[in-house]
Amino acid sequence: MASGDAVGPAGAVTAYRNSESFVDLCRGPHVASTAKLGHFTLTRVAGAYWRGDEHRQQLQRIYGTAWESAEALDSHLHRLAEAERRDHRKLGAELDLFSFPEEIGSGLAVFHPKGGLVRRVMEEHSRERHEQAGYDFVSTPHITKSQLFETSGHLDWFAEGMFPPMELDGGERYYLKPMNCPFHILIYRSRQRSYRELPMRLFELGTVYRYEKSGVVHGLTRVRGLTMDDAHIFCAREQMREELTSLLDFVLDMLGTYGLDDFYLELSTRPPGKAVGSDEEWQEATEALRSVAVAQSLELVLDEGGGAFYGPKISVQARDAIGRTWQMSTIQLDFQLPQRFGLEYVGADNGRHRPIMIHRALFGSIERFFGVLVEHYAGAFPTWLAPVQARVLPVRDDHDAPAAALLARLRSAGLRADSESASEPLGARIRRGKLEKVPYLLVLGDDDVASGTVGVNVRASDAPERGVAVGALVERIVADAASRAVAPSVVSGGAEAGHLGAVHSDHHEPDHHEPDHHEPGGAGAIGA
RNA sequence: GCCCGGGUAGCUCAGUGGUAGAGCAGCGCACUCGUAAUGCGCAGGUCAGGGGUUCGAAUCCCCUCUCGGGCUCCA
Repeated sequence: MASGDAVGPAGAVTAYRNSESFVDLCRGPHVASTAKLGHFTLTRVAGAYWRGDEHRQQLQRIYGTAWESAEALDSHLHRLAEAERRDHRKLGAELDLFSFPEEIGSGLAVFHPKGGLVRRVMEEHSRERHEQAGYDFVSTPHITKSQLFETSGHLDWFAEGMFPPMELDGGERYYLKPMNCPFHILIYRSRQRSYRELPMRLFELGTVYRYEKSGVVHGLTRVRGLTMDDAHIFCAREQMREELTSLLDFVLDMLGTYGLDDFYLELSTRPPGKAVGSDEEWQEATEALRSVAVAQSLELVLDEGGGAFYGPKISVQARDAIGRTWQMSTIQLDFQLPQRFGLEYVGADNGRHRPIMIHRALFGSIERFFGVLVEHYAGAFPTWLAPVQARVLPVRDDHDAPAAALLARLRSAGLRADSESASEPLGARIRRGKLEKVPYLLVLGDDDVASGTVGVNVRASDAPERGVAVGALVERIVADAASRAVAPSVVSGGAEAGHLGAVHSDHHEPDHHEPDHHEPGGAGAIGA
């Protein structure tokens, strides 16, 4: 921004008037005239609520972006184009991963075989990790009588996020579940519990349905039917901090497996007027979360009033390969639901005590996490997640038999492989494989049949390797998959190995300049 | 939910009142090829759905669904 021409300092709120009838406050900086903007372009128009309140009138807001030089503007536009190229909705269709059939309804995704495969690998990995971390696996139904959500308070506090009930013969109302917690609570309460059983960690890949307002559904990141990698930890108050600490480590380690390792934490506090429980309880819970978060020595941002109706939460925000942040995991501390459901355990003192609950989801929802991964990887899944890990391409039809043998060998090594016969020129098949982002394309011709080798074209490279021994190759791909490396390793020539490629983050969002009127509290990140 | 803009073949898009088009993908045939597009042919559409205006509607009007950009809300 051409700072010399700015009327007010950035960050300070200033008042300005455009005419008799219009006065506004803005965080600025401002310029005296759009003529002083220099290098700018308009990007979009959209409605915005007056003072950010959905009950007020809307204004037409015009968005644009202005930069100090043509080069800076250009590189900004380039980043926008890069984000568009990674859009998971576009890649989801191109790579045949998932779709949203209109016949089913808005915000309800179906996963196609390739997307389903990736999802299954993610889920299996998640189950494995949870099993190691001492979780017990449970399973619960998708609908329930209304009474359960009356007891939990959901119908008082969360009703607008729920699908309307269905009414059965006797007038009994059943609801689709928007959350799994009350079900897990009933499992806890199914018999008397001892302090020896705590912490009790109940895990479920639980599918829930939320009635999202029609304007907010967005690809996989905001849907109406979602599966959470959800768990509820029941523990004694004394165990709370230790449990939260190990939980946070678990979360960050898990996200790291997916190549997400740049985080900050957000602490969401009591929502005014929309919460149950006493101030003291909220204070204690919030303080517990804060101290655990601070101990992680990660950046901590305050989200005033952003908690759930039953308790405060920490959410883990991760920055992806091009520097955008996404809300991933949430950890919520809850003193309320154990009270509402009258949960107890018998302590070492033979007395009855009330456990506390931790609600937590690591992926958040599988759907959202999947969508974020598609964008993070730009569709190029690491070998361990790739729907097709290796593809065999015989040069001519008479290489079909050795190609079939190679395919069988890859599969018996536990790899997901396929082959494509020579009905098209090799170049065309290589191209298709690259577009499908298959990590290893294996070419088999005369030389290879003669010497038991294969030509290897690694996704990240444009310099193919020739004459690679089959045994070594199989081992290499197996090792790559087992390591869960973010990108397949390239042995020689071509691009560098082991990272995502040319894109890295040097940019954070708030780079819109708004020639139009707006005011603080409207758009953008207000955070501490 | 609100403001604005869209919905034409599986995908990307042309077609502004007068007989629905292209490229890619798909299918068939030929080609047998060493690392990012082989050639020829065929098939494919209630122009999102419904109503209206008109001699005549993909095209103009209304309603509904749905998608996108934002707002408000959220995993």
